[in-house]
Amino acid sequence: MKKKFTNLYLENQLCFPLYAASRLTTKLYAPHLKKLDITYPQYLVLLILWEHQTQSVSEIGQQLMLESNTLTPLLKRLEQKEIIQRNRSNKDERTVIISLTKAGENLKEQAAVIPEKIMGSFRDDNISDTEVAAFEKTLLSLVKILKEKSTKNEE
Amino acid sequence: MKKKFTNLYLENQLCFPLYAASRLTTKLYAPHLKKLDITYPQYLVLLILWEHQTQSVSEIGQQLMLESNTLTPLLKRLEQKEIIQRNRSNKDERTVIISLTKAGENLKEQAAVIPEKIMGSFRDDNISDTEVAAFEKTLLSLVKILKEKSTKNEE
DNA sequence: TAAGATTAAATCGTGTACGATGCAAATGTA
DNA sequence: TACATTTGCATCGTACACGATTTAATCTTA
Repeated sequence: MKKKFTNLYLENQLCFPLYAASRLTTKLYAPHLKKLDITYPQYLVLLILWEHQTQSVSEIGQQLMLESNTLTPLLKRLEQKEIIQRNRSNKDERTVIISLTKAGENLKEQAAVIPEKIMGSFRDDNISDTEVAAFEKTLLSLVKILKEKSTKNEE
Repeated sequence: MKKKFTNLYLENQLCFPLYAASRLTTKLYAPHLKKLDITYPQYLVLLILWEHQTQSVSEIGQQLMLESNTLTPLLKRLEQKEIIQRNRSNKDERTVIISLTKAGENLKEQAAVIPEKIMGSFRDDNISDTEVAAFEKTLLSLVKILKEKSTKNEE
């Protein structure tokens, strides 16, 4: 006899392991980020700026899938720490251009060791780089699917 | 010549796809949960209660990896909606026992269709159930690893 | 070119997360 | 049995997320 509500178990849904894995990963990064005095979402913003130097709020938003309601306060906090600058564009006064300060640039050197430290911690637990890479690959294809789904729903 | 900062790209880290996938999944569930007037973390708590009827705050916390600082306010909101009850244990006055109200029990019937709806939406996008199950499996093993890592760090 | 639509950020309100701390009940131990 | 320690929950402060709305600048188009 088939149980009626088996689907309603925590483990039997996609949502919970993602939720848990995301939070656990954030905690894995936290001690490293604390040394730079930044949070995890702030780190993600900086990853973009270290790669592109200058980006508008909405360009950052597209990459992180966040909107100004989340980004504006976050960016203001980074500005207060003097890690970034916020300037209105001359061409289009609506656009706010985010750029790194000298201090923000310098953080890149310190941050460069973080990915290696994370990978190293997996190696300590006998998880191979190959295995981690496989996780990454799986996750990226899942994100791709979910992203397509969500843009589809907006239409 | 090897680039020095390649590791610092958004896509080259485990963290971002997890963060993104988790948020996108929450959004996938949101319209269904809105009909029940509950949030995603509230839904996770209810999954536990539908399975176990009665649980202490800390028992719920163990399963969701959350502590009272997050759960207490969340549970109070569920109490206000008259979906759950909060009662001090007789045996141990420190413990707060969470139980479902009649309304909370009844929500289970409405929630039962959600997992099926989610799976169906993947099928609509030509993602097979097998594929989704594979994601789930990968994620569960990742969570297992991350969980072990985090408990290890606490010692 | 003036009125209406669109766009980019900002603002507001609600609900998590989470480190740190507080507090009372329960437990361990000399 | 006193008293220190531990445990279970609550509280506080900070920082996201995100739906909804607002504001100002830009674009469209009649």
